[in-house]
Amino acid sequence: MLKDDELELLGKGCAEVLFRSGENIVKQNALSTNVAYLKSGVVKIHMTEEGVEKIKRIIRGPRYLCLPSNFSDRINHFSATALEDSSVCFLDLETFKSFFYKNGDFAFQIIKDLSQNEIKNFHSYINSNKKQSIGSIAESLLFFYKEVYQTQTFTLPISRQELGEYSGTTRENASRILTSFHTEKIIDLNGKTITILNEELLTQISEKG
Amino acid sequence: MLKDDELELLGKGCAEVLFRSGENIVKQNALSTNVAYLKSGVVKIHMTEEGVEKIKRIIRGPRYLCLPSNFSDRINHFSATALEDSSVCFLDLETFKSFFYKNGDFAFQIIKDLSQNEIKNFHSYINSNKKQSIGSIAESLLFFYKEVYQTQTFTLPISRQELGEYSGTTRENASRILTSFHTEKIIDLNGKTITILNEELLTQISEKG
DNA sequence: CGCGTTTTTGAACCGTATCAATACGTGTGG
DNA sequence: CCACACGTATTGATACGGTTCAAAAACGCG
Repeated sequence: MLKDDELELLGKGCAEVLFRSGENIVKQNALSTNVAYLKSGVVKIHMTEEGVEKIKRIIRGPRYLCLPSNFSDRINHFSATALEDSSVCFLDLETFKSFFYKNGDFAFQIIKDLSQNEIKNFHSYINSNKKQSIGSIAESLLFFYKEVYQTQTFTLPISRQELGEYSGTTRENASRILTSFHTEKIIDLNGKTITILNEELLTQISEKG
Repeated sequence: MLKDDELELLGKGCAEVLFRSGENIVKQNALSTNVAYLKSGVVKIHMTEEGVEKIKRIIRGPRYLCLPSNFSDRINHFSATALEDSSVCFLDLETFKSFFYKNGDFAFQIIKDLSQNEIKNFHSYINSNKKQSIGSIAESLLFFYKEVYQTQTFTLPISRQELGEYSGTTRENASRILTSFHTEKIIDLNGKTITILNEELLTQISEKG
C-alpha cells in the first residue's frame, strides 16, 4: 500500500535487530517508541495480569508486532518474545503515523486490518470460552501445523506450561491432553517433537470439543 | 473530528429511525450497506454461532454501532437489537469512508479507537476467562449501574437468559447467583428491578472472582 | 382464570483446577 | 564417570464449580 518513496523513508529510520530464541523483543508496560515489524521468525505475544501469564497469539513473520499498542496510549500492553531466532525492524512511529495523513489507502488498509482483527478475536473468544480444554489444545496443535510449520512433524517451540497459557488451561492439563492424544494415536509424541497422525479427528475435536 | 461541511454532507445522507425495545436494528450475516450510529437508547450487540447466542456488549448512545463490520468485508458479523426505545442514524458508508482520505485526523481517530478496543477486548477476555461466573455477574450488574443507568436502582433491560449470555454462563446459573446476592443483602431484587445495596462488596466480588 | 413463558430450585454428573508425589533430562561438580 | 540437584513433565487423587436435566413456582398476557 505504501508508495516507493514512502517505503524508502521508512527504511531510513529502520533498525534491524536479530533476536535469539527466548529473547525479549517488546516489553509490557514500557513506553512504545517504535513500530515493530517482524521480518522473519516466530514470536509469542503475551502479557501478565495479576500474576497470571497469558499468551495472546503466536505469529510468524513477515508481520507487524502488536500495532494496537502503538496507537492507543504509547504504552506497550503486551510483551513479545522470540520463540525462534527472529529478525525485527523497528520503524519510526511518527513517520509511520504521518502516512495516515498522506496516504488514504494506507490508513484504510490499517483500519480494515484492525476491524478484521476485532471480529476474528471475538470469534476465537467465543470459541475458546465455550470449548473444553481438549478442543483448545487440538486447535493449538492444528495452528502450529497449518499456520506456523506446514509440516506434519514439527518441534513445539513452547513448553507445556506455555501451551497451557496459550490454550487457556494449566500445564498439567496440557500435558494430560497431549498424552491422551498420543495413546489414542492422534499424534505421535516425543518430548517436543510432534507428528500429526490423524488430522481429521484432531480437527473434529478442535471443532466439537 | 469532522469539519462542519463534512458533518453536513454526512447529515444529508442520513436516515434517522426509531426502534422500539426488542426490535432488531442490525442483522447478522446481512450485507452491511450503512454505518449505524446510535443517537440515543440502549442496544445489545450479539451474535449466534453454532446455535449458541452470545452478547458481545451492551451500549448506550451516542455511539457508533459495530463499526468493524463495515470495514472488514461488508457483511454484518453481529446483530444489534434495541433493549430500550432507541434512535439510530444510518449513514452512507461510502461518504463515511471518503473522509479517511480527506481528513487524516479522522482516520487516525478511528485507528486509535479500534486499537483501544482491541486492547480493552483482550483485557476483558482474560478477565472473564479466569473469573468464575459469580464475578462476571457482579461485573455485569456494576456495568448497568455505572455505565448505563447511573442510579443504584434500575430495571434490568434483559432477561436472566440474556444476562447469562452476556456474562458467559447459563440462565440457571445467572438466576442462582442473583438470588445468592439477594440473600446476602448485596442487592435488592424484585423481578427485573435491582438495587445495589453493597457496592463495595459487589466490586470485590467482580474483581476477585 | 387459564395457558405459555420465564424464573427458580434441586439433584446428579462431568471437566478442570489444585495439590502432591514421582519421573525424566540436563548440567554441575566431585 | 558417577552422584546430585534443578527444572520440566507426567501421573494420580481430590474438591469444587458449572452445566445439564427435571420439575416446581412465579409471572404476564390474552
